[in-house]
This record gives sequence, C-alpha cells and structure tokens, in this order.
Amino acid sequence: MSQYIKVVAEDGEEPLELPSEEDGTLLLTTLSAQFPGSCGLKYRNPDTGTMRGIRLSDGRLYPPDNDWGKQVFVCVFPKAEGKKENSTSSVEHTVVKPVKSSSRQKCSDLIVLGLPWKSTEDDLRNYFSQFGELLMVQVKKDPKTGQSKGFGFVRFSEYESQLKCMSQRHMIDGRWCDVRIPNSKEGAQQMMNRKVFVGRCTEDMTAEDLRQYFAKFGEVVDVFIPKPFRAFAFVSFADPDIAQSLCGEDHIIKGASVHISGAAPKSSEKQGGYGTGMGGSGGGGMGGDRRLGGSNHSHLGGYTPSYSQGGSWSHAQRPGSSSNPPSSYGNNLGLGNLGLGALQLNHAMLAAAQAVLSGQGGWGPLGLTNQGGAGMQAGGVVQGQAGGGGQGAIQGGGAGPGGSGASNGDNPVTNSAPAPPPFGSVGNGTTGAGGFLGWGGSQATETSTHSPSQMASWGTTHSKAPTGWN
DNA sequence: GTTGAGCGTT
Repeated sequence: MSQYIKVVAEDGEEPLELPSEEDGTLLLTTLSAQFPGSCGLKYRNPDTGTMRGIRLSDGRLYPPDNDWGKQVFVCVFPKAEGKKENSTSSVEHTVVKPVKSSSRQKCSDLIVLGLPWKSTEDDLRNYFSQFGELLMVQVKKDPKTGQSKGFGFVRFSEYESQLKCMSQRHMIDGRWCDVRIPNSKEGAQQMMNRKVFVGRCTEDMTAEDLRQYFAKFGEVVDVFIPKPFRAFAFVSFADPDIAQSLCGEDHIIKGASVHISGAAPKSSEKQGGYGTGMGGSGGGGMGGDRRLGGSNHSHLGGYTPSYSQGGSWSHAQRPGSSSNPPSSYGNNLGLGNLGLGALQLNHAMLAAAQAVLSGQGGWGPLGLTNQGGAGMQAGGVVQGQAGGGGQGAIQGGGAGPGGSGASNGDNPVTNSAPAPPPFGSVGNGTTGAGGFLGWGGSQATETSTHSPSQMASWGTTHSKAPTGWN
C-alpha cells in the first residue's frame, strides 16, 4: 500500500511527491534525499489551524491517523541557532566599542567525514551549496589510485553558512556524513588571539561577572575560570581586535585590579605534529597523553577545541637551555630567573605570581589536583618548546613560586623561594607538572558562558551516532 | 573492485 506523499520544503511551494514504504511509513532517507538536511515533517491540522509534527521513529516517518491523505507536508529542518538560553539581556549596556556581530566571524575549513567512496567534489559542491556560497571543495584521494579517502574539506564564504552546515548531519549519496572543524590548522590560532588572560582575579569573580564586565568592550564568547581558584581567568572575545586592544591594561573588577594580557597557547604546535611539545620523558605529561583528535569529539561545554589537548605550556626553561635566550627578568618578588624572554605570557604569569605572593586567595595544593594527560599546564614561565631533548622535562615550574622542584605540589605560597629546578629531572615525570599554576588544565570545570554562535561552531557535540539507517 | 575511523601532497 505504497502511496505518494506531497511534501514541500516550505509553505507555499510546489509539492513534491515522495513514495511511502509498504508499511505506509516514509523513510527519512527518502525525505532527505529530496530535501537535503530535512529531519522531519509537519503539517497543518485543518481543524485547529496549528502545525503538527509527524512521528519519527527509527528513521521512519509515520502517517498521522495511519494515512498520509492528500494534504501537503512541510519539511522540518534543524534550527540553525539553538533556542535562546538564559538570556542575560539585562547586561547589554554601555557598549563602548562596537560589538561585532558573530556574523563577522571568519569561516574556517570544515572537514567532511564519512563520504561515500564514490562522492566527487562536484557532488560535494552540489550538496553543500544549499547552505551558502562555497569557496572551496576538496575530496581527499589517494594520489595513486585516485580513490577517495572518504573525507574532504569545504569552506563557505559566510559564517552563517558554516554555522548552519555544522548544525546538522548530512546525507550525501546515501551516507550520513559529519561536518566538523578540523583538528589541525586554524581555529586554534584564531581562537587564541581572541582570548585574553586576566590575572589577579579574586575569588569572588564569577564567570558571569567577568562576562558582564568585558561585554562592554565587545561580544564575549567564552569565560574560563580554572578550578580550584587560581587567581586568573581567560576571556574570549568574538573579535580578536578587541582582545588585543585590551592587552596590557589594568581593569577594576569588583574592586580588584586585574591585569589583562594575551593568552598563551595551551598546546605547542610549532612545527609539525600535534602535541609534540611534551615529547620525550617527563615533560610534565603523565602518561595518558591523548593526541589531538582521536575519537574524543564530545566537547561538552562548548569551547574546548580539540587543539587544547595534549601538550601544555610546559616548563620553565633554564638559562642556557636550547631554544630560548637565557634572559632573566628579575622582579621585585624574588622570582628570580623568570625566563621572560621571547614569550608573551610572561607578564601574565607574573600577574598570577604576584597574586600568589601578595596573598590573594587561598592556593590549594595545586600540584595534586592536576591529573595527567589532558592539557595539563605546568607552572613554568616559558613555553616549553624545548624542542627535542630533555629540556622540556624540567618539572615543577622553574621560577614559579612554589613549584620549585619537581617532586610535589607544595603550596606555592609557602614555598616562594625560586629554587632552581633540578636540572635533569627528567626521570620523575610523575608529579611535577602541577607545580605552580595548573594553567588551563582541562580539568578545570568550565564556568563558562557561551554564546549561541560559539556553541554552534566550536562547541559542537557530535554524538557518535550510527552512520546510517539504511 | 574491497574499506569506514579519521584530519588536509599543493
């Protein structure tokens, strides 16, 4: 008893007839083959005039009252933007600098996973152009055989297109495909220069406080406050320019003076591979060193881009070590040989260090709170791109107050003497990394506020759904 | 013509 069902993408269009199955249901795949991206059907109830949704179960759409009848059904598409959540509308005041809308955000390449072997770049272009203008389409192939590797890349010209595209799964030539932000490249850097480090935070500053405060300057996309309290935070703006413009400034928040500086990259992705920053022995990583990507694609809280895993700002480099000049910017805190040379996070670290030494906030035994692997940040001052060799292995925050030595996570406050770290302490790579500040450790609970746009882009939670129904 | 989690010859 197969019948044809009238379907339109939008009200008022010319209907297209789709065949039902023998049991009277309509396969969602049948629907999405003709209406890409469609995830369901609805129709107007003639009695009440309101729209009614069609039951969807196991990939099948069920006729209302067991009969599709002659009425026209309308496709349902995933919402590009999620429902507006906790609208903190009371906060949008005193806009000092223009708040760029999220629509100004730049597109990035998107990886398309799960392509059928047969899909060509033309196929991709045909399919993805429904979301907007495409700047690039690639299907990755084996250079010799020309055989597709089953994935490709696309790039839209408009960020809205990207958002919409990423908000759903895609039926392409009979397979469900996922579109994601690639692990490698871009995104990382783009996000980084949108993020500022806020030092000397006080414990009563909540993420919402910070978000509200910094919203004056531009759209705040993320606020990250490590837990336990560590007297600093990260604030990400939609607009990198705004982030940059704030760097170096001191601001008063809740009566306390915070210092803003550029956020240092969490993972070291200098040359080549992922997460190689902690290569070798004991560079602070304690074993469970997940590589980027992997199968871990569920970034629950939103902004936890995959590049943030793995390596960290590893340790203080000792004077005379390979890649950084033995600069020693002393300071009045007895912090001694801070290797403040080439890298940007110095004053940031200093700010935090000052916060520690001036007794703001209680610093717990941080060294013990961190766990290995995931993006743990060590207490050093210099990013540990120690390159090869064992330099990256110095433990426990070379110049950091308290992280002295590699052995344990003594309370930094009580241990402010800048004891030089044991030089070749490569061996004890078990406890050292948490020495000083557990920077950006992904352990920290994300006390974040996320904008919808960000949720859609960086915070994709791609559930590992089965690859198809058919 | 086979395969099915991943991450891009330029």
